[in-house]
Amino acid sequence: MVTKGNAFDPNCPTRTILDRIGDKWTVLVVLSLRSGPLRFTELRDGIGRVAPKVLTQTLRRMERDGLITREVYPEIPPRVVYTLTPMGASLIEPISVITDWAETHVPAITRAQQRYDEPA
Amino acid sequence: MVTKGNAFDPNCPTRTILDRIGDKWTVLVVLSLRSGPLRFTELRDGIGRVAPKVLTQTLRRMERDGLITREVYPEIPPRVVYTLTPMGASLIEPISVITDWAETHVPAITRAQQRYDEPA
DNA sequence: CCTCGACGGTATCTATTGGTAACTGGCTAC
DNA sequence: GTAGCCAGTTACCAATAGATACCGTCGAGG
Repeated sequence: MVTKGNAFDPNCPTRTILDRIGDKWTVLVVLSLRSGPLRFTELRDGIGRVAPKVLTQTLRRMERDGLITREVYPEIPPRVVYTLTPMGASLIEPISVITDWAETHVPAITRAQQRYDEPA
Repeated sequence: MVTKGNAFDPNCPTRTILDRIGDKWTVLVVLSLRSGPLRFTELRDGIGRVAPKVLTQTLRRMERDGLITREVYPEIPPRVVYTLTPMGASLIEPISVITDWAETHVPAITRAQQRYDEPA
């Protein structure tokens, strides 16, 4: 009943990572940084409507997890640059497997939902 | 700045699917049903502590998405059996790509977190 | 007749999270 | 002087996740 030994353990670290992947913004940050470092506002503008508070939270968590680095240039006006670490970059592959699956199955899922909702 | 044309669109269906993947329980239900259909209580007991309400929500959503089927046998006591659809089963592959990545990088992430938390 | 337990859930409440709107500080340009 | 830029922070609110308790139906046991 267990995948690789611990997927069903509530304290399983793998689950924590799944939470990150599932996090709406983390994935978008990774994809945004694919092609190079970006500043805070560049990320904010590139990703759709994201509240600065939420973006900050996401970035701090990703920095803590070692997925990105945060470099502060104490200039005026301030400049903060976010860069994918090698580990962060290695996430692109798994993410695209998921998004490929998603894009392949979107039509089927939409159809299933319509069938489910119809009788109501 | 866009992955495959729409990953950054808030209404993008791919994002909806990512939310499902990221959902703590959906993944565990898929993995639980890998080896065959299960009843509600079997799922509840197999997956760690999950509130019945939350499990019900998860299962309904997955049924709506066409990932599982729900068969009700109006016996006494009632019997409800959940089964992976082919589409649901096809999720196992992408999921294991993610969990493989996660398990590979758990040590590095843990180390990164410790380094981040230490100075405080 | 009365209670008990199995099953597959609801009902109700609280805690956590996601999100909005407004504000900060230092400096520069108008 | 005041308006704006950057990179956030703070105060606040709404939606969601989750824990706990309860429900109805039925047969078994006393």
